[in-house]
Amino acid sequence: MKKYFSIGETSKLNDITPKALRLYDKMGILKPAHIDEDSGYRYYSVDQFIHIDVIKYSKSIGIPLKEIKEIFDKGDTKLFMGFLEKQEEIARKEIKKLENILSDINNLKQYMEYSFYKEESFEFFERQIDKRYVVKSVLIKEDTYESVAIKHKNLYKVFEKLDLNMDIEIGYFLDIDSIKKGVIDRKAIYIGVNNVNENNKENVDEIPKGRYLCINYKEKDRAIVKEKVECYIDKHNINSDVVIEMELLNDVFDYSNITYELQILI
Amino acid sequence: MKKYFSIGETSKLNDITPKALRLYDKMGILKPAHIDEDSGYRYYSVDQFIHIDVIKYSKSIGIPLKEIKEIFDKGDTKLFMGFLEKQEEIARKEIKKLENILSDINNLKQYMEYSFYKEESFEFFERQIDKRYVVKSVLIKEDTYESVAIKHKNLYKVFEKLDLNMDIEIGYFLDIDSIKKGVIDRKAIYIGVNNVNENNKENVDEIPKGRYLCINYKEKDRAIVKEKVECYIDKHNINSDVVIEMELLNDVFDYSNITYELQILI
DNA sequence: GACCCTCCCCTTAGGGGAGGGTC
DNA sequence: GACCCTCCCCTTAGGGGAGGGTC
Repeated sequence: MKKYFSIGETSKLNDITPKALRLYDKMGILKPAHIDEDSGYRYYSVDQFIHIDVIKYSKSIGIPLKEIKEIFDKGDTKLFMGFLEKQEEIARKEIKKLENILSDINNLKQYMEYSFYKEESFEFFERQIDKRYVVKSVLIKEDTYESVAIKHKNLYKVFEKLDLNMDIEIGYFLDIDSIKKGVIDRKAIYIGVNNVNENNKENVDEIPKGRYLCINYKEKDRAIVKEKVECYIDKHNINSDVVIEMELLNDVFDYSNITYELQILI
Repeated sequence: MKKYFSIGETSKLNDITPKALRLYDKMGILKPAHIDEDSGYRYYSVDQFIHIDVIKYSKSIGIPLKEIKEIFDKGDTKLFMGFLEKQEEIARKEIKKLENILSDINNLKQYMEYSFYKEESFEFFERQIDKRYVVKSVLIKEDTYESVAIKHKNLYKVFEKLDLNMDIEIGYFLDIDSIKKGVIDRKAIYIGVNNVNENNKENVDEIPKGRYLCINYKEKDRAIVKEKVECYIDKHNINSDVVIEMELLNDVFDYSNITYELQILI
């Protein structure tokens, strides 16, 4: 039985490509036991197979090649265990991140499905809504489309600064008196907050839970809706401190096509 | 209030780098609303901010830019939901993979800790061991160091073919009669199996559970141990069908330094 | 003076060749 | 004829410049 294995034999026995073996050679992770001086052919010994195992195992748990090189430079099994623990920590964090992604996607899907469902409705309906926590930015009459966008974007920085988690909901606080006068006046823009606790509570506003009278519409129908709402609250003598205009997510590619949901606490 | 925002303003408002915005332009994901013909300066409009949000969100859940481009080419929010579901699936698989990594690392760490602990011991001790499932390859007298390594490596292919999961344990079946005669004869090499079920059971061997008489040693001490064991089993009149020589993982960088554990079922 | 532009090089872990020797 | 060698180009999502115009 021969002592050396060519790169092809080695690759087949160890289930690894010759390309990979050449790279490990070049990087100094695993030099062949013997190189033919004339042909440059690489030859590996059986003793090196366990090293290939260590490399493959290290890769499989996500250790980058540079660190694998360090591991081999040290060649100490106890130090290797330190790398294992480090990698454990990385994997654990990665799992947490992915679990957050999953829950984000689920929230978004639900929000979108509701948005699709409500896209074409044009009638009043009632809806029970839980207490919502939000961060808001006050709007003034002089605000333009652009300046509102800037205030909106600057709200994100508040989230960062206060270590708050955003939720998907974005909307506006309205003034019912202004609706009675036939305009829809936005008093403030808000973004929902996910993680309210004792420490950050003071910077966060609340939208109370309760039954809300709602109606959905798009920008182009705003005028009609305005009248409809004006008429309705007059007829039913509705007065409310809490009037919200919430953005739905029926179209994330065309902002002018998005649907709003007017919510009046009753 | 101006209508357009320079790349720097846009990047600050949307918390993204100019480099990234230029790349999205180049890739056709997000062309600036206006480009100055003379200077080549990029200018973005407020309406594009929601697109930046979509891009950032898509990235945060792991969608590659090429697919983000597809999403924008289609520009359909309902189709976008399909991408979300795909990404959900990917994240779920990734979590499973990482959980397997965590459990692999834990097993390896335990095995290594046991190996370090036993490295220097040189006395007989008893140990209760659970039933083990293994895949084995018979060895013959003519086998050399190299040919055993090949049989060992070929066992991995059996795992692949039979859809078995390896566990860390590797060892040899010995013959107690040969020990009595003063040699340590390896009858077969085995690798532990993790996932035995009704379908793959027939290709798998068992090492029975029970109390085992054990002793640890390194290759260089094999001769002394051989005598010690020979003596011991003679004196205590031990006879056993099951004699295992298990490899420990005290040194994965120097195969000649690894510790073995001899296990005799009593 | 701060901002923006277009190159150009760099990063991971190899894969897919091409062109030419070697077992 | 199958195997092996050394280039060389390519992939992700930009970051870090350099050198030179622009607000």
